[in-house]
Amino acid sequence: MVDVSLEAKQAVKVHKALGEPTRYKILEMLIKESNLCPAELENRLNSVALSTLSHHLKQLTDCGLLDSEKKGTFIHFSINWETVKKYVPYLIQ
Amino acid sequence: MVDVSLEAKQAVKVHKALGEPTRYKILEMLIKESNLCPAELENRLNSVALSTLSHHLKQLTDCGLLDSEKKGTFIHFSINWETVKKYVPYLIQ
DNA sequence: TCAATATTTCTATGTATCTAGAATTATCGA
DNA sequence: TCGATAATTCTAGATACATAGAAATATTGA
Repeated sequence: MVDVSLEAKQAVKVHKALGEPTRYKILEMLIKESNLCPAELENRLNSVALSTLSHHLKQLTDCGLLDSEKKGTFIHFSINWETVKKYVPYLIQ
Repeated sequence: MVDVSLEAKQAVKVHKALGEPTRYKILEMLIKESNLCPAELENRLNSVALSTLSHHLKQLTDCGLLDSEKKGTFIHFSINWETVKKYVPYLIQ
């Protein structure tokens, strides 16, 4: 396995996260409308189980593209604009 | 499977290509130095077989990140700056 | 305390992907 | 034409990943 710098590791992680249609769509949706919760995303994304969605949200959060905040039993997901601005600027212009 | 727009399909393809350490490194190398051939890349990337490299170069080319040009038995790979500028601008600034 | 709701984690399974050796194709120079 | 070199394609195996159902966790309100 080829070794890359620490900074490149983050970049590869971001690209891997977005190299999957469902996760890419989630990012698009949250750019348009902030603070959606998993159940609401499940509602809008047809035919994706909640457990699958949770797995995708974890990856998007782990690579720094999303933030989340607990509101009671709900969790609101939102865009980390700094990361998006750096790695996916074409989506917000 | 979630469906995305035609433009998003290209973006997902680019991200998937770069979501792998070896391919990411190849792009970095070609940004620094243009017109490298597979054998030369194999030389610089330790422990990657030529057949594997060829497979990676195909993906990077298919998504539009790389161009290639035959020079006799050699093939020179180079950056498609338009695609890189759009999808990976942080690498060239 | 307990039921209900929201979400995550666990587990298993099918599919995709990375990998490299072997075979194939293509081009050049002798 | 033939051997040598460069690169790709074929093939197979091992690993990673997406997926969803079931179980577990957490919070709220009654």
